[in-house]
Amino acid sequence: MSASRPTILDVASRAGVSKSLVSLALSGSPKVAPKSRARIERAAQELGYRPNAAARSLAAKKSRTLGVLVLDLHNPVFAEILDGVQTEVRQHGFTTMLVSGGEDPALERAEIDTLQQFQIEGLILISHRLTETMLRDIAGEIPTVTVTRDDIAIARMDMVCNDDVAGGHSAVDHLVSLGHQRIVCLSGGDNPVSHSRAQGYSEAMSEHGLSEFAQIVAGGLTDTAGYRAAKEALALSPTALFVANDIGAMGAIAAVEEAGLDVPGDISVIGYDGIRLAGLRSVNLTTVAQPLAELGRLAATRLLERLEDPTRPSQHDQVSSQLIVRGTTGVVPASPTA
Amino acid sequence: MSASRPTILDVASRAGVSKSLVSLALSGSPKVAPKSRARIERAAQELGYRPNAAARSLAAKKSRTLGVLVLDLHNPVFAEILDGVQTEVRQHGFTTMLVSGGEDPALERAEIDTLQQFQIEGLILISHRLTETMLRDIAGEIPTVTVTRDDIAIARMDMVCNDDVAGGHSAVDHLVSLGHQRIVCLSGGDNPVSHSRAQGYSEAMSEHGLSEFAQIVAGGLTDTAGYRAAKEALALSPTALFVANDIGAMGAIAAVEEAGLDVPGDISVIGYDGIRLAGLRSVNLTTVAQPLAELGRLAATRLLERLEDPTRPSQHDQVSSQLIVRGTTGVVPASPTA
DNA sequence: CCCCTCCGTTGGAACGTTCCAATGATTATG
DNA sequence: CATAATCATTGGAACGTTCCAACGGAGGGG
Repeated sequence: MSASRPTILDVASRAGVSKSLVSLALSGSPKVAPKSRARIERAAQELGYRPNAAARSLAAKKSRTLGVLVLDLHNPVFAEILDGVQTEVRQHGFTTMLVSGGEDPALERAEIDTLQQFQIEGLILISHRLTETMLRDIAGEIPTVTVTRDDIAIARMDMVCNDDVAGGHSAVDHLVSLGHQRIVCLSGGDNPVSHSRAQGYSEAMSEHGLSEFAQIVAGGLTDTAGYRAAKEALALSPTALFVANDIGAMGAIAAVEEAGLDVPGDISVIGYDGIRLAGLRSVNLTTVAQPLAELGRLAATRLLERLEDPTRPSQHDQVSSQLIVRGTTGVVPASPTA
Repeated sequence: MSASRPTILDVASRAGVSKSLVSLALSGSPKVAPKSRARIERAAQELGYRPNAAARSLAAKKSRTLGVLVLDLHNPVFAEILDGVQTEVRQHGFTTMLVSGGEDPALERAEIDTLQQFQIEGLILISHRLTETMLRDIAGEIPTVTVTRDDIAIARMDMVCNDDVAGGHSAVDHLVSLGHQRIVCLSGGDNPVSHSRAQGYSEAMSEHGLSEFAQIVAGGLTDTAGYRAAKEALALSPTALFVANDIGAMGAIAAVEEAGLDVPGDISVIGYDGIRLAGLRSVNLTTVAQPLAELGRLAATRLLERLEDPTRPSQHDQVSSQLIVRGTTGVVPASPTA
């Protein structure tokens, strides 16, 4: 039959001061006498007082909470970006509320709605699916920064991205340097990131005079999508596959091996993202690595800056990825497969 | 210069009714006249009204929000359990707040503190690291259910677990049926789940008369931990490794292959969890699969039930895992490695 | 010794909602 | 036709906090 949670008034009466002073002391105001502060802190401690975030955010009109939307918790790439976000956000005394969307824009919109009900002060969208209209609505209501999406520019909304076009280039460059020509791109589907990566691929292919071999197979960002796309791509008898993300690449490798072909003996596979998992020796995937934690950290920084000055002009940060050569790419086989 | 978010009063005046009636209508009370309800809904719609969760939870003294703590977002096993939690929770009109802990109990405690400030009504702890004292404190304050941890029984706290001892058994049974004797267990470190799995291993080994070969190498639940433990285990010249979780098993395979040995030609590896990733053909891991989504769904159900009746006796659900034979286990090689 | 300043402290209003007791309007009952 | 019962609606209190204007007391300057 424990009484309900102690409030600031309980602390006040126990410390023999007013609720206002407790509020002041607990928020670290400098104008509280050291003696009172000590008494208040002790009282709070003894009672196991924990502030009520709801009341606080109601009264202060600010929640000190940021919302984060990620595409898909199953893909470790988001966990790694989140690490960066969390670290930065915590240092500034903010909390984070995490939701995950999925393929459906409407569902993502609903998730953000929930976030907004909690009076989040800002929003980080990591690889979202929202339509432009939705995005405009949201960015109009609340400071927003998008991560890995730079196709929609909106005033007062910041973007932090990896240079995916350049990343696509470097994947192709690497494969070409190994003698590959029949390089097929398994795209990540109809989203900005995948478009940029595919665009980098196309550009690089024509720069290398390989336009005639340039082929893009529509896929997705999941393991099974990579698997299916690879199955389809095999009909084109490629010597190398550039897959839009690491998890998809793992699926693609499965498809290749299942067809009785060796990676990289018969077909080289290169992924994109640079998730830790790809570095595991049993996976050992060659990949275009984004600085994932840095991406997250930067997004958080920009958002916090915008909270300070909501009207400042949009910032567009671009980080660059780095090729990591591991075991799934090798020199082109003597004669083409098939 | 947009005015601040519309409140229930704005909706009320636009619909020409009192705030109370708006509140009633929006919460779906049956005693609102259909005509008023329509007017109110239209007004809310037009204004883009979104309830303020802070105010709501303050007034109603309930937040309709559950807290979820997971060990490590990098491990996809948690994403899969979360799927189950989310589905169930949503159906009951609750929202979920997610935080991730880590190796440090104190940090986990702090995360839960944050959760509590948001007035969560219940707590789901998935594979936590809290000490018994902390856990008791928490469970005393708030309805709690633990997932994959059943070593600490606390009144009014529910537990949902997989039968990990049985799971350990079935892993060993499978390996023994393939002729293995020198089976080494790479434990997941000092936590209840790993203990149970190791216990199942030990029991099964002695049941099969293989006690003399039973060896447990201390590891952890991450890929690198599995990698390191496997390196160490190789000195024991095993023919098979039972690894405490799938991600760890992937690390272990890497170590084995790096040592120039073949999986399963020289050494068989079996994991535990049944994450989707393990099913990928390029991974193709034999594993003891837990019904992950079901675990999450059950946890949510039990928690919601307890919210209805906080004093009901503790429930302890146990689901059972299922062996999935894939490509990383095979018959024991003719002569032992070494 | 008085007044001013400054510091530490205080009570009250406000935040946006829910809930309750009370109201007025309408319909049913005797 | 009066009264009871039902129905839809309402105003006000409450939730736990922050913020502001105002307060009293201590100390310093004139």
